[in-house]
Amino acid sequence: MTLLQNLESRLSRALENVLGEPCAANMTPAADLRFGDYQSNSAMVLAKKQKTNPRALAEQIMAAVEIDGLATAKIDGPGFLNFTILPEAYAAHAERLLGDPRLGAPEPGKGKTVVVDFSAPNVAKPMHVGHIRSTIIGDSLCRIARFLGFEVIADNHIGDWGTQFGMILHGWKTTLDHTALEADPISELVRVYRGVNAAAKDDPAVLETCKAELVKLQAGDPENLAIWQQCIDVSKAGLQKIYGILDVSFDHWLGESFYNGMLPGLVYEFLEKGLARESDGAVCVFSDGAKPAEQDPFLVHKENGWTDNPAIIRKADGGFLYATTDLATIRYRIEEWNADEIWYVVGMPQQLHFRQIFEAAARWGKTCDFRHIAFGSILGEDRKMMKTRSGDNVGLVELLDEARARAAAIIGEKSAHLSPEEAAEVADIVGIGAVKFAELSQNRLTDYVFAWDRMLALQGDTAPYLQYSHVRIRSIFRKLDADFSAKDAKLTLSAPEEIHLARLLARFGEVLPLVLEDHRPNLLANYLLELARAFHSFFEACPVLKSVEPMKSSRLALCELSSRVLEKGLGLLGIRCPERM
RNA sequence: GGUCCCGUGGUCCAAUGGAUAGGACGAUGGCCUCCGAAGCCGUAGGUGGUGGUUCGAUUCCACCCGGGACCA
Repeated sequence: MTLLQNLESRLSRALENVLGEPCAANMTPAADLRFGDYQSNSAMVLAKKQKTNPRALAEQIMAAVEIDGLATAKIDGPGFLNFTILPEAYAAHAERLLGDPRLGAPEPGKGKTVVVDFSAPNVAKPMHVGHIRSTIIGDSLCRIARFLGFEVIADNHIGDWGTQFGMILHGWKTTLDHTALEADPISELVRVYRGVNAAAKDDPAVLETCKAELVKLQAGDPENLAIWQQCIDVSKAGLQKIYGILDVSFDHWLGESFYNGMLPGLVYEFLEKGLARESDGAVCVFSDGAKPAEQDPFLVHKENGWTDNPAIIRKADGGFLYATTDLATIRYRIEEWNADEIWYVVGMPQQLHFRQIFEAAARWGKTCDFRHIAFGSILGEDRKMMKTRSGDNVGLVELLDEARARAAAIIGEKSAHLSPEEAAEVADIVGIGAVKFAELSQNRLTDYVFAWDRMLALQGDTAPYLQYSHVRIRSIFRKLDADFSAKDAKLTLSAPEEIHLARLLARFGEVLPLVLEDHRPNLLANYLLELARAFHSFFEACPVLKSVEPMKSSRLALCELSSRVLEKGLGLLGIRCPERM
C-alpha cells in the first residue's frame, strides 16, 4: 500500500465516523511542501455540500482521524487538511520498498488485456523524425502497462497494402537497380518510388500504368504478389534494424494486408445489419438520427444546421479504406485476443477518423475500451508539419546516428577511464536514451519544432542526467569495501535531504498509476528528474562512505533504493542505465 | 464554413480546480586538498485579452485575438 492510499483510507474512516455514512476522501500529494506531504480538500468539499463552516468540519475530522506513528496533521487556510509524514514512517516505508521487487507499484491492470497499436509505419518508405513519437510513446506505455499488471499485446499495424504499391511495382519492373537493392534496400525502393512519382506527375499514362499494376496486385496476380512480398521482406528487415537500435519490440506485425481478405465480408455485414447503406455508389455509415447532443462523429455542424459526415467503408469503385481495415482489425483484436482495451498511439490529425471508427464499432456491437492516445506534431523549421513526401526531413536513422556520435564525443571528453568497447556501448545507451527522453519528458499533446540540440541535449533535464545519477550511486557501492545487504537495512532519517529523498522514493508507486490514467509518460519522466535532483542534493549534503554506523547503513540503503527506482523508472521509459559512464 | 488542439520569463517545456505558478537552456555569482563538476548552491525574469462559475482558475464556461490540424 502506498502512503497516499494509507492516508486516504484513514481519512475515509474518519469521515465515516463524523458523517455517519461511508464517504471517500480526496487525498493528493501536497502542491507545496511548505504545507506538508499530502493534502486533502475533503473538509471544504463536504462543508459546501452541507452548507457548514469548513474549518469547523475540519476540526471534527481531525479529531477523528487516526494517524499516530504515521503522520502529523494540521488545518490550514480555508480548510485544507495537511499531513506531514513522520521521518520514522518514511524510514519504515523505505525499508518495506527494499524488500519489494515492485518498489511499491500497484497492479491496477491485473486481469485486463490491452492491445497497443503504435509505430505503424508504411513500408517501402524511410522513417523520418516525425515517426518517432508514436514509436517511443507507445513502447513506453506498453512497458508501464505490463508492469502494472496488464496483459499487453504490442501490435505493429504496418501500412503494407497502400496505393503506393502501384508506383513501386511499376518502378520495380522498369528502373530497379538490383545491386543497389542488395546494398541498401530501403533507399533503392525510395529512389524507385520517387522516380515513378515524379514521372507520373508529368505523364498521365504512367499514372494509369501504376493503377493497372495496383489492380493486378489486388486481384492476386502472382508476379506482382511476389514483388510485393519481396518489398515487404526487405522493408521489415530495415524497420527491425531501427527497432533494434531503439530497443522497441512488438508481439505482432499484423499490417493492413493481413485484414485484406476480411473486408468484403465486413462491408456485407454492415449492409446486412443496416449499420451502413449505399450513397452515390459508396457504402457509408451515417449518423441516422443521432442527436447533436450525443456528439455523434458522423454529424457535423454546418451553417444551416446539422448534416451528415459519414464514414466511408467502401468507395464507389469498390476499393476499401482505412476505416474498413480498422474495423476488421478491431474485430480481430477483440475476438482473437480478447482485448478489453485498445490504445491507438496515433497523431492528432487522425482524431475524427478514430471517433468515427469507435462509434461504428460500438454500433456493430464490439464492446471494448477504445482510446485514441493522440500526440502533437513535430514541426519543421517553418513551424509547419513535417510532410512524409517532402523528402528533406531528417531521417530517423540519421537522427539516431547523430545522437550516438554526439554522445561518443562527450564521452571521449569526460570519460577517459572507459575502454573503447565500453565507450562505444555507453555512447549507444546515452545517445539513444537522450532522444527517447526528449520525447517522453514532455506532454504528448504539445507540438514542437524539431531541433537537433533539443533532441540531443546531454545536460540539464535529460536522460544522461538520470543515467549519470545512477552511475554515481553504483560508484559508491563499487568503492564500498564491506558487504552490504539492503534486505535487512535499518533506516534512520534526520537530514532534510534524507527525508526529501525518502519522500520521493515513496512516490514511485503513486506516480505510475497516474501515468496510465491519462497515458502520459511525461509524468514518470518528470518524477524521475525530481528524484534525481533529490538524490544529488542528498549526495552533496550527506557523506555516505565517510559516515559512521548506523548512519552509514541507513544512507547506503537510501542509495540502493534510489538506484533501483531510477533504473526501474528509466527501464519503463525504455531507457537503459550504463554501469559506468 | 464547421469541429478539434495549442497560446506560460529571452528560449524550450511542467503544473489530478488549490495556497507564494515549477524545471531546464541561455544570462549571471559562488563551489572540485572532501563518495566522479554530464554535478551542487545562489540571483534576475512569466500565465494572449475581457467577462463568468468557485472559498480558490494556467486549469472549467462564454466571447475575442493569435498559431496549427481535420472535415467539407
